[in-house]
Amino acid sequence: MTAREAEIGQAELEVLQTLWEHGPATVRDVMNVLHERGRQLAYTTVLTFLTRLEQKGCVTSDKSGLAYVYRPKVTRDKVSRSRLEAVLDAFYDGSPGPLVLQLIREGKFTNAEIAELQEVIDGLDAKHQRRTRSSP
Amino acid sequence: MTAREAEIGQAELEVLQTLWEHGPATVRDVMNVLHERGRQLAYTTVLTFLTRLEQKGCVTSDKSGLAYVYRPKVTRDKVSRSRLEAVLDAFYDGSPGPLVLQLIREGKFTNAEIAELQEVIDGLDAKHQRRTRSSP
DNA sequence: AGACTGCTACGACTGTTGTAGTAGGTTCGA
DNA sequence: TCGAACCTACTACAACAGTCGTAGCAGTCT
Repeated sequence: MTAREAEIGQAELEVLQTLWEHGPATVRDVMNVLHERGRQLAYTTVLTFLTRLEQKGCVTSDKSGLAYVYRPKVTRDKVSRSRLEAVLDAFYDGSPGPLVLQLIREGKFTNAEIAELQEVIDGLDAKHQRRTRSSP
Repeated sequence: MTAREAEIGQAELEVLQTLWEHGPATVRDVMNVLHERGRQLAYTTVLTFLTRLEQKGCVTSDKSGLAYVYRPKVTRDKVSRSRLEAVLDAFYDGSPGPLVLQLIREGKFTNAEIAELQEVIDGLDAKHQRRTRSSP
């Protein structure tokens, strides 16, 4: 595939997250954000992660001013999807049904979310076929 | 830290999975199962994984007969939960709502699952409080 | 020009994961 | 009783992840 999916490490991911959240940034920018979050990392450590992420095809860099500016090349969505799929494959037989059911049964949903769920499911239901109206 | 929750690796997980699926087993048992699945690993490799899993507190062993019998000490549920939570924390702000919505929107659910979803959600709804509906 | 300051390249070290070989003990069948 | 078969303990090693330090270059301030 296009991007080297050679596993983004935990710490590397944190760096990538700050790019997703704050847009293009220099090494120092990223470091500052991490520091604000209480994540103390040396400048060179952040640099290493960004370099490695670039090697893996997850970010690009361009030198417009004094320092290189890094920007994400893979979307957060893409990565979250593949992470989720890994869990799904390993523990839920690859299908989201049981997972969703489990999550819902455990509660922890706000009323707003429940309402939205109902809405979305009703939509699905209608699209698939009418359950309530009998005609198998 | 006390309990070394030091991350179960991918390959280690495969071994743990066979214990969850097939119950207590010796090194050879596990190896055979893996071989049947097309996963060729040396006997000693499997042994290494089981030993490491034991060090991490994920399995226990007891020598009843000729060889040690290993059995899982952590439940599949526990591990799947913590894996899922990691994804949730990293990508969905720790709350399952958006994840579930996304999964549902993407479809890939059978009619049976949809029906079950509706049921479960109706239950939730009732338990929480009456939003729009007024009587069951 | 000299002293600073900030940036990148490169290397280094530690711990973990994936994978396996070897050495030496135990058991069982002939 | 002897050897084949099997078992565990220990060691090894490459790749990768996490973490920095140092050295050298480029622009800036005075």
